Amino acid sequence: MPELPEVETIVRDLGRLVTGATLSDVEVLRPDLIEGATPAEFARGLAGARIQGVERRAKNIVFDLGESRLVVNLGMTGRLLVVPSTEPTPPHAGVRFTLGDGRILLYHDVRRFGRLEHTSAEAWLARSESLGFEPLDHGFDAEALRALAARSRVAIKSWIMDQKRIVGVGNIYASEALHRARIDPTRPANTLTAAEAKALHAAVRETLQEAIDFRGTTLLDYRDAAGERGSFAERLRVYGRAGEPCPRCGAAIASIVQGGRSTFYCSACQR
DNA sequence: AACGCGCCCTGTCCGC
DNA sequence: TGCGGACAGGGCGCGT
Repeated sequence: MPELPEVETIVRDLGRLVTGATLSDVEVLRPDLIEGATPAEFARGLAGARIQGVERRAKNIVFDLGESRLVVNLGMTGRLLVVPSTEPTPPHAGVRFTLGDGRILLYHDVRRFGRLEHTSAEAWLARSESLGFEPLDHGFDAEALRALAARSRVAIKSWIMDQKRIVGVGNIYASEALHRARIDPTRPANTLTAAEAKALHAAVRETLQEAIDFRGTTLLDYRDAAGERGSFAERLRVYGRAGEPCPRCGAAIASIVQGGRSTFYCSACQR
């Protein structure tokens, strides 16, 4: 569910809400959510840790605990919510962190595709360095995108979603960015011209930044740390709009399936 | 090695 | 109204 803008929104919320807080108690309600340790080890290892900051890397939420990191990936339906201690634990609660002041940091996940992992700072750094480019960083430029794309025959839409090269773009923003860049999503990545790579680079960054400004896209499940919806959904130009007129040229928006995921695009003005 | 597919899981919606 | 099937923001592991 959450792509870069949604994760970034949650990370900024959490940075404000829980930096400086202590994890005084950790309760694992859904053991299959915990990666790399037993639930008991996970809970014991985190108890007493102090949150020094909250960061995002790719679609991961990373709690800086000093010597170690708590890394949370929300999968499709994961939420991280800060709630009062009086709030009843909802169905689908996965992990309950009690903070030093009594508030609860709740990991909630209907489908349980998400994962939580407690790992050392060094191990996390090594993992982080093995991930692809952060699309909003200065180190990611149009030439980097062009050079990477030139090495793959995969359809550009599936290619842009592959987290090994560029992180953070998922199924919604892949369709949106390709529409902005006027590129047909079925084009093999290695057929993009330098001008198209430049247009796609700009489109990815603009799309993600605007979505952050509107606190992400809520279609169904996504919520920020306060449980509120993002408001970017109404600004989507093609995603979920099959049959509606293209906002640029008026032709009907098409829906196709690529790699098992829905793609939305305008076959008239995306070439 | 790169690529495509199935699978993890629950809820919702649509057609019959 | 009920039921089966398709589909949903992600990511991993498998076989080719």
